[in-house]
Amino acid sequence: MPRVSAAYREARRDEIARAALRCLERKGVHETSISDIVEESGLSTGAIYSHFTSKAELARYIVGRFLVPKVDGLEAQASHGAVIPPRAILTTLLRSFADEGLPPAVVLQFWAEAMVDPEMNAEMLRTAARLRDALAHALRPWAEASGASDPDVTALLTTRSVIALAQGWIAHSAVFGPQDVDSYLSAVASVLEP
Amino acid sequence: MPRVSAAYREARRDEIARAALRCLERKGVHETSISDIVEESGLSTGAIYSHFTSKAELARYIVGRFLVPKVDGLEAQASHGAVIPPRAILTTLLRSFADEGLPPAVVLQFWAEAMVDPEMNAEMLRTAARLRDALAHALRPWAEASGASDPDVTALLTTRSVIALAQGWIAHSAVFGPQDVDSYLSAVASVLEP
DNA sequence: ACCTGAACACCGTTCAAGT
DNA sequence: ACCTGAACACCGTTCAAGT
Repeated sequence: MPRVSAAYREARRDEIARAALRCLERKGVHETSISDIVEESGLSTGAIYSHFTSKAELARYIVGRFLVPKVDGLEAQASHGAVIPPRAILTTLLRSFADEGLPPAVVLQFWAEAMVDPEMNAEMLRTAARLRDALAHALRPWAEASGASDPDVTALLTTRSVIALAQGWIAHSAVFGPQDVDSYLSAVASVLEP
Repeated sequence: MPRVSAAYREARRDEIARAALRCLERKGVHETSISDIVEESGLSTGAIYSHFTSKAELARYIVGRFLVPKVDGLEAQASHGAVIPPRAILTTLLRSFADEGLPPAVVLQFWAEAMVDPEMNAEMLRTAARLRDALAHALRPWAEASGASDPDVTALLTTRSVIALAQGWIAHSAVFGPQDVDSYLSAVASVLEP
């Protein structure tokens, strides 16, 4: 039986997660020790372990909570039937990611974590599925307008490429420094001309 | 003064690196402990530390040695003046990567490492520079044939996008499983149409 | 010079004891 | 129930001693 409300518990988890995230941005995922998070959060080791079963679960919580930036604006436009082509969707996604998402360097480390930790992998795929659904919804009017025989399928298939290109932008930004969204996309588009 | 030849030393380093790589493919970068490598290589802890100053230096050696697949065929064709457009270069790069490069999951973990370890970052950029030069050389005839005012600059700028798209393919393959090169590229190209 | 393996400092996690 | 902090098992690295 909880002595404190579920809301209090969630707030506490968030507090710990935000302290951890500040450490991750400074030091990276596996350079950040529990004692760093203890120091940054002002709590004790045991306190953190009473809210998360492991460092890995804390990392998964951060992914689920902070990886995907809000794409609400996009979904709202789409709900009003606005036709937004894939490239515009991708541009909006990358811009909002640059503003509110996790820093590319941190995302890269979580992807790497997912290569090794099956539960992180599952969390990553869950998060990707959420993003994919949001994008598919936003692409639906465009798929219909372009006369696809099954607009839902077309929208869904297109999201896979949108996500792949977003991953390319994240990896490239992380390794080679911040990339301007527009010039990145046009440079990449010109390479793919047949 | 070395008691053994430089060639012996290099062979020993390679032997250790290959044993380490087998561990990395099985268990991931930071799940692989020195004692795993000790076991896999049949040597002792001290033996490994007499050839590499740290686990991090061993990882950097693996990157420098095994990350970039041979692109010799490409360079040979280009030397004979063959005009190969960017997309064909990218296709060849990804194919040879799928055949001989490090597994995408391992590459992702090295990128992540580079976010945290400045020396790994430097090794990564050195490796990227080598790849970029090879690609620029292969793109040179195409840049000239397409009437660029400065073919060298055009070729070099184009390589950045080729590398970015290759990174996208690697990240997407690592997170979502193996991706067929051709269908990946055409899906991604159709998204970027204006 | 190359190698051995015990010893050391530090990390993630646990757990008896407090409130 | 939530929290404390000492204790534990394990990791990367070092180093005295062997060949």
